[in-house]
Amino acid sequence: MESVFEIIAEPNRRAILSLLVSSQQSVGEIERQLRMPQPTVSKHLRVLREAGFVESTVDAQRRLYRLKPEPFQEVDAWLTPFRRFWSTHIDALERHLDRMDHAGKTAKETRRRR
Amino acid sequence: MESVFEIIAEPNRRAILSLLVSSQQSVGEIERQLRMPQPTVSKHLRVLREAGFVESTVDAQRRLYRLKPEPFQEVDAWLTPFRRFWSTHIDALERHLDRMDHAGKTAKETRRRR
DNA sequence: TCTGTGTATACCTTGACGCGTATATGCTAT
DNA sequence: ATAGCATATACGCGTCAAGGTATACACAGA
Repeated sequence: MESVFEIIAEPNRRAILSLLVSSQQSVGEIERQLRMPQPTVSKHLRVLREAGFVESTVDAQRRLYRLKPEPFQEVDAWLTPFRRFWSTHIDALERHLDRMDHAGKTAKETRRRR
Repeated sequence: MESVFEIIAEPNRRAILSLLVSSQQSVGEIERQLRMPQPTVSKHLRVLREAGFVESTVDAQRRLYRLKPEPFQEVDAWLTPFRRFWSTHIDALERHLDRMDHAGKTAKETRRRR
């Protein structure tokens, strides 16, 4: 389990991460919402913790897990060179569509450049 | 091999994708640059092609592979909710640092919001 | 201290995937 | 037609990670 990419390759782990976006959750809450056996949840949380995706604090018998940003930023950084590439593709597509129906009013302004 | 995340979990595949950012490449060129046995390259390219990361055109006996944007955009879309989360964290960190050394001159302007 | 609740870990089994080797397919040029 | 290069596929093997079940650990309340 070397890279952040292997971590997020697992669907259950992505489900856990998505849950934690809204707020921190205890193991039991994750278990119930995802209908996943408790050992499975704990094991995935261990992997996520060791990879830096989450951290936990103790609240009596419960452990509250919350997200940590760094690994996500790493994924984002990996995308950077490809982003440059695909935005030029989209630009070309848009120019094409602009020529097709020359309404000239596309969603260009919503696009983010660079 | 369901999701795009499983595809990019493999280091050699990421290496191939990185190579293709600069320009399209033949199997042999990839093989040589990455010092990877040819069947390995072909097999990874097959996976990448079936997942929509690349497409190929025939050039005599060679096949030229190039990137396709859609799967990358899918990864980017997955990041979106987490991006919202981590940017608030970074803002908090910056405010903290601003208070520490009150030089007031941080890299705020280079940050991208929302 | 005993009981219950919440969470972590151990052990085993299974299946998937990546690799290497060998071979097949396809195209080119002579 | 044949030889040679470029690429794809088939097969067997080893590894590793995910799941299930059982159990251990930790803390709280009576």
